[in-house]
Amino acid sequence: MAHSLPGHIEVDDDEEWSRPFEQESNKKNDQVQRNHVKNAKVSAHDRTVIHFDVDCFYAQVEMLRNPELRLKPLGIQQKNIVVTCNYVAREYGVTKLMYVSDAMKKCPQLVLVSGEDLTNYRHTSYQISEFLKKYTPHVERLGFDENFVDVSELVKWRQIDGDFKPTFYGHEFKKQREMAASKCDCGCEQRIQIGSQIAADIREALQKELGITCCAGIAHNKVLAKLVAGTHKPNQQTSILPHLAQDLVLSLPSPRCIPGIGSKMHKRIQAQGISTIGDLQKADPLVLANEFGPETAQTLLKLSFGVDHSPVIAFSPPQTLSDEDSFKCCNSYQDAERRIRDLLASLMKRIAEDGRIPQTVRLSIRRAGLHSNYRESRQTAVPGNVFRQFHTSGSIGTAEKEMLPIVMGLFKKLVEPKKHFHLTLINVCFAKLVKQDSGPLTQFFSKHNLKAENCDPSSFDYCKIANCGDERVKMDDTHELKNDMQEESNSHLVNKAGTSKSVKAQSQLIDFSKKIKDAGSFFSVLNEDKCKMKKTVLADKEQDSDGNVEKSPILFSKVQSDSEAKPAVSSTRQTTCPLAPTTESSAACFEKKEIHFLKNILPNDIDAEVVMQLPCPIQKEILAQHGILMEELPEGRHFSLISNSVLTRSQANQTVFSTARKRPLFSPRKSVGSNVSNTEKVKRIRERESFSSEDMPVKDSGTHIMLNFSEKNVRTVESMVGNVEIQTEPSALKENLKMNPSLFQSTEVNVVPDIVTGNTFMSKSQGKMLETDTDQNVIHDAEKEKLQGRDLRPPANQTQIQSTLKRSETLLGEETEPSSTAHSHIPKYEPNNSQDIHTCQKSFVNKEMDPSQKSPPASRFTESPNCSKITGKMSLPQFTLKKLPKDINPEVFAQLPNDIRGEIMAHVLMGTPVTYTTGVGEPAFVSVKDTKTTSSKPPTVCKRHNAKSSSSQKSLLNYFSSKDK
DNA sequence: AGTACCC
DNA sequence: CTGGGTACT
Ligand SMILES: Nc1ncnc2c1ncn2[C@H]1C[C@H](O)[C@@H](COP(=O)(O)OP(=O)(O)OP(=O)(O)O)O1
Repeated sequence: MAHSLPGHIEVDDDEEWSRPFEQESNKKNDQVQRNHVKNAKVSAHDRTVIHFDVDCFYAQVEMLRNPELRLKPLGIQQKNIVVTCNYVAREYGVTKLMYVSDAMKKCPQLVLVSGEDLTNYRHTSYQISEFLKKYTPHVERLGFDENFVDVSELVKWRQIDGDFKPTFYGHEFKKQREMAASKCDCGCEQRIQIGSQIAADIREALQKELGITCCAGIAHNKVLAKLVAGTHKPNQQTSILPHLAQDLVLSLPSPRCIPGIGSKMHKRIQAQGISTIGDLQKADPLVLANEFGPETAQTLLKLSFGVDHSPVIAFSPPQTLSDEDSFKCCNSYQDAERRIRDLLASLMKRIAEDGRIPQTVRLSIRRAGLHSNYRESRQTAVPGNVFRQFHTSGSIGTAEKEMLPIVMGLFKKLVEPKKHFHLTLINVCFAKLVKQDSGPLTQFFSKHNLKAENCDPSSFDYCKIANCGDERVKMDDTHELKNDMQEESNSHLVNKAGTSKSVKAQSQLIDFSKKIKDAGSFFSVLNEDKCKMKKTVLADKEQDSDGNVEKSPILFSKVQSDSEAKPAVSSTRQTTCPLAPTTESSAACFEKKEIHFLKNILPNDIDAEVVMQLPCPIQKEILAQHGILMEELPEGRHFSLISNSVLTRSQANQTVFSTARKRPLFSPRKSVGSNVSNTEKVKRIRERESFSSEDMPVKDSGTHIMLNFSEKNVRTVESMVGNVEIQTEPSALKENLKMNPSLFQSTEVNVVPDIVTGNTFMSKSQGKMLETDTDQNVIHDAEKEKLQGRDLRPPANQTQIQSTLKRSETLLGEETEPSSTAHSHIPKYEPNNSQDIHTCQKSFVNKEMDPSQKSPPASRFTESPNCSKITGKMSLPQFTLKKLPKDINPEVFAQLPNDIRGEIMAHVLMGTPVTYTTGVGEPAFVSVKDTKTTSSKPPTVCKRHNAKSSSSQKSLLNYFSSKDK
């Protein structure tokens, strides 16, 4: 069914995508295998990924420890909140992250168990991950209770062995739309079916061996696996076929439901008039690129379609160990020291078990009254002698005593003990954890080696990072685009004429990718080298191996359980079978096949079983002599065929890909406007300004707080938000493009017409189309505005800080003004009227919980219409807003340096009045004024929300889809 | 060092 | 909210 889509991309014939493993169970037929290798094309659906999500994890751990709790409603308590609860409690309406008071109202019999100490949960969490690792090393942890497992190789094994049935185990995600896309016949259906059987086997074994129940989602990529896992809870599993990706994704109530789109990004896309995933899919890629940068834009779009090439990255020991404690109030040095001592003691025990030593300590604090995300930290190197004999001599106490003054030193950098302070959290973190035996020399050489590899593309082995099949045949960019395309095509094509709007939307995504890539900026020169390298390696393998290499996707690694490397052979015999009592474990099966494989390769006088137990470099050498290219992994314990190597965190961070990714396509902020970031400005201000200790609070007889600033400090505040400039031109985007041609310097696209026509195409809500396919002519209000050249920028951009030298009555009064126009808002700091979306992510299909009856705390399930008017910097927690005296403008308050705000709040909370005097000049007040009425500045383009706001696009790029190429 | 993101 | 983690800038 060769078809072409309106994105200039032709999709390959299905035959080329299929991989008929089932025809080739006879391993001895080398010729067939060679042909197979040559003809192998890997579809975009080649992987099989399972997402495991443990049911109410903490509660399960507690119920395992005390089975009597099973029948009772159980809540896990951390301070004031019930972080999670068992399903008995959920019957009563208790939910995750609920206040204890609310939970007790819902369920007076609720049994509460403290879950503040995570030790047991952490332990069980690693038990689970290690258990999964017995099946395959491709296990990625996400939090304590979730694991992604790439079972592609296990699937292939079952295909080779004919060990599967053509059915789904557990639930199969059903189409949600009348006009469903047609099934893909690349073979993914069988792979997902097998994946569902593997998931069922693993879940059964997990319950048997560890007593843990969980949910699983089976899909061809991580996002879909995760999303589909939540459709049936608890203790159930769901599979989704690639062609139903749209059905799944469009059934989500909000873009916030997509992992990777967090609260900040959600607000930003909301500010673009995007409120559903359908909206996001249809958003103009160029507008998104302008707003978020091309990489983030593309990631957003891909995720919105359920497209995700990010690999499963094998977990390794944690990079940091931290302990924290939160509390209502810590305001004395002695109290702080006591708390820090407790945290350190706990950390020392943990680091002792870990076996590594920290080279860095970090202390973080949270001051009262500031938003909950807010933290300040200081870190320092740990002197080498502190931990020198730590693990050998067991001198934990000594090291602990030495650590305390170091951390208290950090504390003094954060808090001046003599001044008022009010902390609500302290966190101590050990970082830069290194193995004890790795002295400076070892470290130097290991770093040196890594750097050398990074810098020399010719020495880089492309296949090293290609842990999954779908990477292998991507010989060029075009092919990759086809893969992207293919993934969506099935889900979009209602019929072959491809008349649906979603096809158009989809073609835009492709178009967008193509525009960027055509310009030669998407892939670096390194990537070209990488592609050549890959071809070479494949060619070599065809010549050098006898075909088994390519044909059998052997995971050629020693099996390990726990953290201890077991001899592979004995493990084969001793491992209890996690899959089925009557047969061997998959892991054991691997070893058998590996030995069998080795026997075929090696001459008779070499004992394969002995080779299995040799150190990795020796194995590598022996096999190299017999034409098998092996790859040694960093840990030095696994080795595997190049095509099946495990992607570890360190590898993922060192790949050519990530090098390419880290190099920005363009740096808009550098090319236009100020080079100084907001953060940097604040820093500079704090360094040079007069918020010195002499300016600190003086008790005053007044009954309320007054803020008296010198003129200088007024300017300070102004400069902190001063880069928010005013846009009064009709079309911000158009002007942006004119003024920032460098944004698109490499794309050679006439952007303005594209924007217009793009919007014209995308005029219908996806959701509406799904239900009725009528209403074709509806144009969203937001889109109308776009077409009319109306301003779509967040209203906050249009505010400007104005200083006055006398007390202004408008300090608080502005918000009464009816800000009816699209311009000139004063942000209102009202409590968010959280508006429930009538379903929530993990139970949007499941009916057990009735989301409409509860108001979860601000999360991906809630929307706050007012929030889009408030930038991240400016938002204050409700707590602060309530406590803040009336005559302090929250707007201004929000702009103050952290330590100043912290001190003010400390006084507010203690009820001590305070006046700030800066010595000279009249008291100055700062107010926020309507742009139109107060600003005489000429209109300029708003730069703050450009794609260049690089500081604000952090995580989307590193979550799903970041390392996807 | 701070700020995104995940649970 | 709590008590952890990750990554990027
Ligand atoms: N900010 C947070 N967001 C989400 N989870 C958090 C947060 N802070 C702590 N947690 C903990 C509490 C929960 O036990 C756990 C959430 O895991 P999650 O998979 O969402 O639910 P759960 O495993 O408790 O129940 P279930 O998956 O059955 O609904 O992580």
